[in-house]
Amino acid sequence: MEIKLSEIPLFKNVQESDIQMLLSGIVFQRKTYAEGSMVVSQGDECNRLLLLVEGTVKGEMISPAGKSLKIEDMQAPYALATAFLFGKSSIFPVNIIAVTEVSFIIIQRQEVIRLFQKSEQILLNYLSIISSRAQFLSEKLRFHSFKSLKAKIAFYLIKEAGKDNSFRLLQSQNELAELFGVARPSVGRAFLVLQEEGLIDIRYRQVEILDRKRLIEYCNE
Amino acid sequence: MEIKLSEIPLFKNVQESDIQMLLSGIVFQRKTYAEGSMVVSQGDECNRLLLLVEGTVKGEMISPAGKSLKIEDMQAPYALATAFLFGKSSIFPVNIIAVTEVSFIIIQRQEVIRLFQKSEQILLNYLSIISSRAQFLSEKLRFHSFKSLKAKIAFYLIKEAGKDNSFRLLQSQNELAELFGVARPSVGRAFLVLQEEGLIDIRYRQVEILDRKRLIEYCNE
DNA sequence: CTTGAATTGTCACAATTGTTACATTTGAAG
DNA sequence: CTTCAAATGTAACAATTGTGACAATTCAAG
Repeated sequence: MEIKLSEIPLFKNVQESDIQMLLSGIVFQRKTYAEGSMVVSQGDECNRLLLLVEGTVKGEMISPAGKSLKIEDMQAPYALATAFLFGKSSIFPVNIIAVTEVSFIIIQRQEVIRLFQKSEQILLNYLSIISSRAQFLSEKLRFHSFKSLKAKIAFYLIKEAGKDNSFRLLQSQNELAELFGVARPSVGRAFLVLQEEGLIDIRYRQVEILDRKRLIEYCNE
Repeated sequence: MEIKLSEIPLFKNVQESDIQMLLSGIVFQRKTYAEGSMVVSQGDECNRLLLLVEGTVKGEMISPAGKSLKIEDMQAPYALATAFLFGKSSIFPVNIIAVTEVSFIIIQRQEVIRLFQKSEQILLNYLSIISSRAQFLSEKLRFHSFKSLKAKIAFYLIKEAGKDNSFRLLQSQNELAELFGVARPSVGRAFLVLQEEGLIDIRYRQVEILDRKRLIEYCNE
């Protein structure tokens, strides 16, 4: 079932009738791919915006020997490879493969720019999409800059706590393990160590920060 | 020494005279900060573009206890926090502190948009800056998605090798260690293991890929 | 062709994290 | 208030990575 255009983030806060009008003023293409087909090949030039309006695709890196590495799944509505349309490198780094039957709206770069000129809202939406992605990546990467798992967790706890010293964890240990890039029991163990050292008290998801100062120092270890 | 405006990435490929004309048509501000002063506080709303035109600043996370974590250094010419001007979160996540005496051109968000409307080139430059940053972050993050250091290195080697089986490393082990987020001897050790297993031959920076297929399989371990 | 700083190879031991497994507790649904 | 699946606590052992140290090699400058 194809989604409504106004549900696509790029067209957020634009009325359906306006979207139709805007689209009628530019050149674009609708295209459908069968399940399993390759939408984009690694190495292709990214000179068009791909709006996934129906279905699910996956990104894969492909190697000369034919083995593939799955990178991520994306499902409609989604704007593909937004960072490659205007970035320094305009080469798709991955293959995009249709997991289900999928359909796209495809707009050439020059026409995307025309769309920006016609609608400030669409420009702002595009800026928001790509900015939010950069924020997301940046936030994720920050955790990897800490030396030890305990440091990551100390940082996380301080960030989550805000000004309070007592709060409940919003994410499960499984989710935290994925965020930090470690195994689940390691997360629990790190919590335990911080508790043994008297920095926090944790009982299931209820956390008390006992020694905020030392917890902060832990971030640098 | 203040740099020329045309050296600022945002004004790339715009003639100096045109820049002057464009700037005269919008509201903006020049501001100078003394060494050590705080340019932006963590938690401030990011509703303006900060173009660093002279000097160096650092980003720091500050904690309630007063201890700080250095995040990164930035030197002129640099556009600060581009991802926060149009992203979902518009709160500065860090303090920005002047390392030297610094000077900025400050443009409110609404005026930045007007600048985009007046100059397609500037819009493209902004899109390029933020897109390239997302690409950079994405590329860096990819390495953290591998389970082991050997997998990261296998992936790196395949990417660097391209179609050839023989090549020279372009980066030192120190640089690689930083890229992968590990200690330097660990990099050497991982190379050694891959060599002992007969996947590669490495002698200082000269690498031969002996078994590309198994090397690729290593990426999934 | 020297020379010396930078890079790389290597080692032993410490510390951290992964793996597997299972018991316990929680919290939502009935 | 039960019940049960999901989440958490915990343990033992394996595997990986960090640390610090030093020798060997490379490479660029003279």
